[in-house]
Amino acid sequence: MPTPKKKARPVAPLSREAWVKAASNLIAQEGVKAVAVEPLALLLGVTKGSFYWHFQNRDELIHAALEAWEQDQSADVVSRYGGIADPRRRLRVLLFAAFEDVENGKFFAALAVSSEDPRVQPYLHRATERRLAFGVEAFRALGFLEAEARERALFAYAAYAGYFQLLRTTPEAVAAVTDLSGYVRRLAETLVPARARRS
Amino acid sequence: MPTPKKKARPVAPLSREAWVKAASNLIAQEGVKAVAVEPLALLLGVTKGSFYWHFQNRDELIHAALEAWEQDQSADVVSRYGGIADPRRRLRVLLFAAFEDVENGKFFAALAVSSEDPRVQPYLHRATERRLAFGVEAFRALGFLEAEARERALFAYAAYAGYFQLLRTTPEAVAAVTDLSGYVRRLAETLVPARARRS
DNA sequence: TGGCAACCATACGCTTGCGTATTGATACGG
DNA sequence: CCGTATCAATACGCAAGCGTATGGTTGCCA
Repeated sequence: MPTPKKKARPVAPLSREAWVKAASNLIAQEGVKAVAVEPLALLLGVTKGSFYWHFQNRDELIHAALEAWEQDQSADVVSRYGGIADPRRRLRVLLFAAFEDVENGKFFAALAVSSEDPRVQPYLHRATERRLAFGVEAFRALGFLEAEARERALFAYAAYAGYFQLLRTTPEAVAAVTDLSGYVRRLAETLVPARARRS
Repeated sequence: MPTPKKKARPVAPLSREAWVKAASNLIAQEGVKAVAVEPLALLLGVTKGSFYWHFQNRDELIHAALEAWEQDQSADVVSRYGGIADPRRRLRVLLFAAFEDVENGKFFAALAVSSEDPRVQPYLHRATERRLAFGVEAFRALGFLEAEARERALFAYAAYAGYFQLLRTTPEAVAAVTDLSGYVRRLAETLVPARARRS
């Protein structure tokens, strides 16, 4: 018997990141309101005492989780797809990549669930603005006027948001469509003309 | 001074329907979780005592509100658009009507927000199933095979759901697109071919 | 005018969750 | 070996909400 003490620590001491990660999972599954300190502590096998050592309060944890997501976002989108010169190809690659990143899509849908929460609104707004602006610019580069570029970008974004909303709320309905790539291909072909054109 | 009593009743006694309506509004704005008895009573100018006279408990109110919505749904969709014989026209009319019914769209988006709630899931599932089935059948009538009909129906439904989700979470982004009918027209033209075809 | 039914107020107990305070337990450097 | 920093348990006070119990007020009707 090495250390037959009264109550062994949960193996390893908990890091701040562990709390943030657990909170992110909870947000992705049940929204921000589900991030409650005591249940979360129970889930992690500790008590509130631990939490309030790592964080000032519940808000700090929530912001940390949202912040982490936003960091990923910016890193991905801007750097990865901004480099593709041809706007036609840039859009297609972005569309396919967006639908393939299921994790991110689900988290986004979860944020939409908590859109009333004043804490998430800034993050949601920034993400939407960034993504839409990215799309608008690409469509403008394809030769569309501002108005039509906006419309097409919104269309694409709505298709994206709607897909992951449905995947969240009624996965069975989505599962009936076996070929996701066909779905995305249709979206791309609708919005991105095969040849350049001017309006 | 007709009736200068101590404390006038809120003019008229509250009907059960008044509670349901207020609850529906709350759901549409802040989701099911926001339907709390005491705040709602405060809003209506009465106290809990009134509520628990009209309803067994909170669940009964929530179900009543969801039930009312489902009734409207079934009535509208099936009867109004089922009568149009030409599937091409049926689909186009349905699409335009769906996007124009902002109230219903907002309520649907609000239900998606509360999709984790076991109370709303059945209603959400039934609505989705009904609508998708309606779309699939119309596309099949246009000559598409089952698989492609499903894909197109899902596409249309996702565009619908996504649009109202964005309208809910980030209305500014949607407001930038002034011409909604262009959006819907594009959707219709993408999905509904001008002429019949076989696959 | 007495009584009953509809409608509502008040007061209470219970649970969940936040945040604080205080006190342990462990590890590690001097 | 001791002290300090790190991490966690326990106990407490507080607020919001649900649901119950009980009593009060109004209107109508016999």
